Amino acid sequence: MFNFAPRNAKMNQSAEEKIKHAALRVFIQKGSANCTSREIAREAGMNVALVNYYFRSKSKLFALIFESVMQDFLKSMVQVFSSDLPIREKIRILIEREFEFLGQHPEIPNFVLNELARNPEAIDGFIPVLNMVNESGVFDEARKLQERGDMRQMDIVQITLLIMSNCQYPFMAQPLMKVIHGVSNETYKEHLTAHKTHAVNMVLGYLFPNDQL
Amino acid sequence: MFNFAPRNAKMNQSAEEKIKHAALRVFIQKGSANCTSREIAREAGMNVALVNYYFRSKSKLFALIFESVMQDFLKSMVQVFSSDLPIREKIRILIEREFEFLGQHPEIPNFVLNELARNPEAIDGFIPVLNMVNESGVFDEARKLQERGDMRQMDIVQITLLIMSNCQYPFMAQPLMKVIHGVSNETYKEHLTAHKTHAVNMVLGYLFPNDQL
DNA sequence: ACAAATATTAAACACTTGTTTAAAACAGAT
DNA sequence: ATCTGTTTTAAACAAGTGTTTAATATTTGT
Repeated sequence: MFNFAPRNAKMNQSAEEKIKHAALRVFIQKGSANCTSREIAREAGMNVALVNYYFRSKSKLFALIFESVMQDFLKSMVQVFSSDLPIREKIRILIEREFEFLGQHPEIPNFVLNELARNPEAIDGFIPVLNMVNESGVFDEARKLQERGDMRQMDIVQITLLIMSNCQYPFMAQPLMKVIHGVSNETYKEHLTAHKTHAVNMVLGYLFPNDQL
Repeated sequence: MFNFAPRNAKMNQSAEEKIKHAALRVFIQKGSANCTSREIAREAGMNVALVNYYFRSKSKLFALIFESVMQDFLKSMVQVFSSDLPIREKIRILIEREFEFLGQHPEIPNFVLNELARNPEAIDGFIPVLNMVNESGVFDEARKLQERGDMRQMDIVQITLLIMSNCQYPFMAQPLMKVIHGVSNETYKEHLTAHKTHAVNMVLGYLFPNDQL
């Protein structure tokens, strides 16, 4: 996950790699605008000038990082739907993988949605990933299933929304929920694993209303 | 909505008011960290120094704005649950109001969740609103209903998540969905109104599995 | 070992940041 | 008109911003 390939391979980790990893951490935690080049350099244990030596500018570095995050963000969705499992299994596995991924990277949905909403340039570093999704045929297949009457009739956009809402929001809302309900980190994590089951059952139950319980 | 009371009432709108409204717009659009005092002043058509003359500091101004946004953000939830409608109606009306509110303020969920995740000080300006929620007895009542076996047994935290996920995420994800599915602003708005019905039916169907269709 | 290429550094650049200051414009009361 | 307190402004402040430069260290090929 987030495994940048080394270009000038040294024994351990090249400076370029260190900066990329530091940038990933800092950008995700603070956002593209609310962090400094010096902060990234410090996190990587290097000089500020090196950041621009390897990546030309802060915005170029950000575009690089953002694209790789988007890759991971959408990868599992594409992978699962490109498989040849029956549709119900696809959705179940998709949701379960999403919960697993977000359990390890809970800040990513907020990072992505926030950048897309507030930093229009972020969309540039996003176009390549866009093709990945389209070329996967994910949506075409869902449409086919609907034509066979196998699934509740609703627009693909809204099916996407249904799934992603119930996967991503619980992780995005963690700080809000913790303070509203006054729960600790640990108990919220337990709520999240329990919520996975609810998400699967509710979404499947709604998309396939004719299934027996 | 977001109606700041004037303190030194002039004929039109006092400078203090103008700054508050400008700050509201700028903070919500850019976030607390990614905007400048001068930007707020310019948006209000006033001098930079006036911002600090009335509000002491940028962070004090932000705390003020953030608290008022949180008020509106949670108000409808508290209002609906404080009423004496049957539980199903409460949830239905809550979701519908939420969609209506977010239709007019679609940037607010992203604003709130992002600040809570990245700006720890934001929580300070949040505590008063917290009491509002607790004192409303919202959660106590939900628990009572569950004890009567009226509702699917699941933790209040997860019921909250279920409802808020399906209301807020569709608005937060608008930029992502637009670029993934290549739809325009107008068609996405249509998707949102259609999604309201799905959210109501899905959530009610899952929380009350014994209801007839 | 030496020279060329690459990597790294400290320092500087011009610019923006939040905040303060001191002076000016304005209001209302006498 | 004069005084009084309030509101508004332009200018300045130190600190921090992204980026560049020119010098130094390190690696690489011979």
